[in-house]
Parts: sequence; structure tokens; C-alpha cells
Amino acid sequence: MRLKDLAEHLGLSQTTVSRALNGYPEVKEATRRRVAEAADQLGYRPNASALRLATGRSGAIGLVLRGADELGPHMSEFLSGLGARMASHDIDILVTTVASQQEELAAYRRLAASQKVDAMILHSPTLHDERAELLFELKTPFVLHGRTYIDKPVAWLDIDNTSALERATSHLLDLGHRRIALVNGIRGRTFAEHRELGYLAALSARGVAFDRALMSNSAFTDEVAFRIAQAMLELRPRPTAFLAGSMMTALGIFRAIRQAGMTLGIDVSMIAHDDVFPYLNADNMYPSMSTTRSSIRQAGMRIGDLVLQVLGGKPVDAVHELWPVELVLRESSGPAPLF
Amino acid sequence: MRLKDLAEHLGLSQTTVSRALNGYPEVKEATRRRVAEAADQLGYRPNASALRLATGRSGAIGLVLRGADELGPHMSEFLSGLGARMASHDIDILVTTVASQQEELAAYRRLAASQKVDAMILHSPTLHDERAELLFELKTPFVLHGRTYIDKPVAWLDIDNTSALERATSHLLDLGHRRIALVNGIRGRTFAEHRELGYLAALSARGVAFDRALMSNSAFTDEVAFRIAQAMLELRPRPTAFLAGSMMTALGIFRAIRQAGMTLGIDVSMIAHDDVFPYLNADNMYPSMSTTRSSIRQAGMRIGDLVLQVLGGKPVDAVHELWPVELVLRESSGPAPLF
DNA sequence: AAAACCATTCAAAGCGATTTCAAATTTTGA
DNA sequence: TCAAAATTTGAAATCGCTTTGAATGGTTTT
Repeated sequence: MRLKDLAEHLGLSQTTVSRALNGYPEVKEATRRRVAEAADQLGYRPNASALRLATGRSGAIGLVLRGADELGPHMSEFLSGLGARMASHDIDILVTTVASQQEELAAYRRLAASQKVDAMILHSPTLHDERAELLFELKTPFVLHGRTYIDKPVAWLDIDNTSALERATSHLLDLGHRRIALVNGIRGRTFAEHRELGYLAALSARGVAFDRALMSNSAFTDEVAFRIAQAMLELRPRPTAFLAGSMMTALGIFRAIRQAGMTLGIDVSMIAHDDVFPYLNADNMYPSMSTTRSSIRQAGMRIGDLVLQVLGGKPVDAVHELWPVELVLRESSGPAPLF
Repeated sequence: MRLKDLAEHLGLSQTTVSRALNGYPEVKEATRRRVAEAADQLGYRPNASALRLATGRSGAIGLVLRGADELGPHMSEFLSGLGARMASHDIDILVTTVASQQEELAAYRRLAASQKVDAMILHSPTLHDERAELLFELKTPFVLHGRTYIDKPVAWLDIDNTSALERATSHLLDLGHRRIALVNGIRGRTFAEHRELGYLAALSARGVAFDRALMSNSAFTDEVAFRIAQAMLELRPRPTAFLAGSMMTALGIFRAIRQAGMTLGIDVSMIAHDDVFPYLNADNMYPSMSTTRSSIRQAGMRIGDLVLQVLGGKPVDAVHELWPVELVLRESSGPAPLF
């Protein structure tokens, strides 16, 4: 069922039918109704490729994911939020996965050159993100989930990681902790650097010296976190509290604590960052987990809006949002043990 | 940079350039090289929409995901496998998320009618899957991840859930367990039904009566599993072993066991199904988890192949794969306790 | 009643590729 | 050497939509 068929069926020209369906004002109300009805009846949908070719807009936004590294639970939540928002605007999400750094930039180039997407979303940027640089050069609109420091105008939405970690750290200091371990994300990623900044700021505000041995950077997986925590717990004096970068990390640290024969919330404290996964609830953990919390799904939805704004012509340097992060105290963070 | 520009630049016709780039035989080798070089040089990429319109193929395959329900860790692993395979064929993955059952079928209709995708992939089908029925009607090619029992030819890849559960259950019976709980997936989903079949078969082979109170059906989340396991552990006689439908489920059950003051692998045993998540390793859990294991990422890659086969014209009833499931015994499954 | 004006509708020209069919060129064979 | 065959190139149609510019018919104004 093509536009042409529909037009013939109605005894109208393609022009009029097209206008009627797209809400142009110069078509008689009665005609519009007739057309809409017939289209609905016959199940007409414009051919996406033709529509795209004619309008020059692809009706899709792109997401390039770095293999297993990035396609974890965070991304699925984000995607689900973003998708919810985009669906109502009939915009698709094109997902490309790449294995290497090499392939990654090539993928952006490919998507941009073939005009498969109208805009892109960038994730977990580094302090000086080359993907952002590239897209700027390619003149492909994009919105950053996170922040980067390049001297080009960039639209972004980020959470206030620095403040989150500063408050979490301060709280642990209030509880008497002095050896606080930071199990952070990959070095160079802006969010990890921001968190480190907050952590260090809180320590220095109290005159507590930081210890490099208590700071680690790695991917957010259960296993890696387990190893790191295990090693840290063998230090003397050992850390009495952990700041975990994600719930996966928290799980790994938790395991290390238990294996070392200690009890979370009593012998060792922990505050983890919670991106709010429906299938892993900090409140229902045992003991329940204190967290810095910010819904990554909400962020996904909002970024959908931002993308639409940018595509709608809003200047990118007017599109910035910094979200506060909640600090939720539960059982996993208790007073420092007395040795 | 359009084909036309490239052709003019080379002093050739669009026809020849197009042919040269697409590997048609009727173009002189020297010309082909010259064209390829220039295309590369000038960074020419065919406009995706135009190409799609001209060829009638969209170069994308579709995935409709049911909100948070389905966009969990399973899906991200699957997607990552699928993406890896499709990327090399320059095929994109179009992800649509929907909230309700209602929206879901509409989404399939929409994708099919607008010809946005050449094929689709269906997940976690029910015994009699209406999405499969619909796509068959719409004449949209698709591959099922799982199985369904409709009387239409359908391409599918599934793992042998029945055999997996039968072996896992038998093993627990060998260890002396008689009260074995099955924390299964959502009722009606084929994989859950298959697993139940295997479980029941193993019990009846030993003449052990099954107990409905020890069988539950629900989504695979940590929290739900926790509640279920907690309730089951209060039964008398209590279950001495659990069969967990996923690693998330296993985490919840584990928590319930611990909270009840018992030790996994000693007081209570567990065998969980492991879809192999890179960030949640059964071998590194404490105690390490016995599992029925099958990589969902591998399945994703292979389904990519199957989609290509179907698109290549292979008859769908020749595209069936049933994968065996490994049984990996570790510390979480021990002999039944003596009361 | 003619002029001017609206409100509707339509024919045809794109959009950027592929592909059919014909033309031009080169190679082959006698 | 020249016709026939094979190779290589090109002009134009096509895919299904949007959109420009023109045409149609009916009202209102003068």
C-alpha cells in the first residue's frame, strides 16, 4: 500500500493525500478526515526509506556501544528510558556495537556519512573526548551523557558526581572513618575523575591525608571489584569503609568483606553509587545498602528530550543539565569500628 | 559527497561508478580501482535512505523490547553478541522499547508496514506466541530466540532447557535431596515450561512426588527471588535445594538463605542457570555457584547468522538449532543435610 | 459583471541511489 | 581486413515520498 495507491483509491492526488496526512493547513477538513479514515482503514504507513530520502531526516538516533564493556546493565536501563521517550516521537534507536577503539571512531564516521541517524548520543566521555571532537567536525548533532572539556559547544546532561562523592565521603568521616577506600571507574572517564575530585575535596576539608593505595580505577564488574577489595582489606591498617562506583562493584566488595570474615555495616562500611536497576534493589539487600542514587533511566528519558531540542534547532550551548544526586543512608554505613 | 559528485569528479557516469563500487563484473579492472580509490579518498558513502529506497532492503533488523521487563542483563549480552555479528555485514539493529502488551503488537505492525527492518528477532516466546503469528501474517521474516508451538514454519534457535533441568535435578537427587525447589521464569514462556518439564521428568524418574509449594513462576529479579525463597524456607520440611532460573534469581535466593542463618552448599544447595554475564561470574562467587550454563552472547551471534540465512532465502523450516546446556558443578551444590 | 482574492487541488520536480536497456568500444575469428 | 561477438560505458527509468509552483473553482469586493 503506497501513497500512490491510497491516492488513487481516494480519487485524489498524492500531493493532497500527503498533505492531509501530515497536517498541512491547506487541505479541506472534510478531505482530511476522509483521507485519514482511508489510511487507517487500509493500514497505510509511509515507506520509511522514501520518507527519509525525501525529507533528508532519517528519523533515527544512533548509539555506538563498546562491546561488553559498555553494554552492561547501565546501558540497558538508559536505553529503556531513552526508548520510552523516543517511541512517542516515532524515532528509532540505532544501536551499533564495536569491539575496539579503532572500530569505534570508524563507526561514528560511517553513521554520519551514510546519514543513517539524525543525531547521536555519547556515553561515559573522557575528560577530552575524541568522539565528541569527531562528531563536531562531522557536524553531526549529539548529546553527551556526562561531560567533556573540549573547546567546542556541546550539549550535555550529567549528574553531580563531585558533590555526590564529597557528601558520601564527608558522611563516612562524620562516622569516624579515616581509612576510606575509593573503588572508582576507569581512569580518564570524566565521571570517575569528578568523583575522585569530590572524594579528595572531602578528605582535605577535614585535613585527612589521602592514600593512593586506597584508590583504584577499573571497570565496574563484580569480579574486578572483588579482587581489588580483597587486596585492600589485607592492608594494615585496613580500610574501614568503601566507596563503590556501582552496584556491581558493591557486590564484589561485599563478597570480599564476607570472605574476610567481616560484617558489612559493622566491621566495614560501604556507600555505593546506585543507578537504580529494577532487578537489584539497594533497599532490599542484606544488609541494605547506603547509596548515592540517581536514576540512569530517568537520564535516558531526559536525554531523549534534549536530543529533540537540539534537532529542533536549540543552540547546543543552551542545552546543559546537571542533576543533583541523592544520598540515601541505610544499614551498610555505620560508625567506624574501634580497634 | 553524492554518487553524482563522485561520478563527475571521475568523469564517469553514475552507473559505472555504482557498478564499480558494488563489485559488478562488467566494469574494467582499472576503472574499478580508480573508482575505489577516489571513493576512499573523498570519503564517499552511499546515502543510506537512497540506497534502501532503491534496493528495497532496509539494511536493518528489528528488536522490540518490553520495557524494563526485558531490557535486563540478558538482553544486553544478547545484543552485544548479535551486534558483533551484524556489524561485519553492515546491518544495523533497530531497537524499539514498549511499555505494554498493547503497544508491543502495534510496534511490530509499525516496523513491518514502514519497512524499516528486513527481519526481526523475537525473544522469550510463549508456548503459543502471538507475535510470531502476527509476523507470519505480515510476511516479515523473523528468527525466534526460543521456541513456540504454532503451526507455521518458524526459524528458531533455542537451548535445551528440558534436558538441562532434568540433569540438574537428577544430580541433586543423587546427592540425596528430596525437597528441591524450582524458582522458575514467567509462566507461559516456553523456556520456563520446558524447564518445568525437565524438573518433573527427573523427579518422576526417581519416583519422587513433586510439591506445588516448591514451584514458583516469576520474573528473574533479585528481589522477587528473595521473597520467594524466604517464604519457601519457612516451609516444613523445608527445601534442601534450589534450582534458580537465572543468576539474578540466584542472588536473591542466596540472600534469603544467608538471612535465614544457613550456609549455601552445606545447609542448602543451589544450581542456577547461568547465561554467562561478564560482570557476574559464577565461578567467582562465594561459595562458587553450580550452574547450568549457556552463553546468551553466543546465541546472539549465532542468531545473527541465522537471520542472514533466512534473508538469503533459506527456507525457515530448515533453520532450527537446539543447543545443549553445560552442567557445571561447583561449591553451591553439596549433599543433602542429615536432619 | 469584472477584478481580486481565497481556499483547494494537482502535475511534476526533486531526494540519491540501483538497474534496465541501449550505445560505444574493444577483441575475436575467419 | 572486416563482421561478429564480447566487453565496457552511459542515459534514463525507477523506488515512494515531499514540496514547489501552477491551476482550478468559488467568494467577495468594487
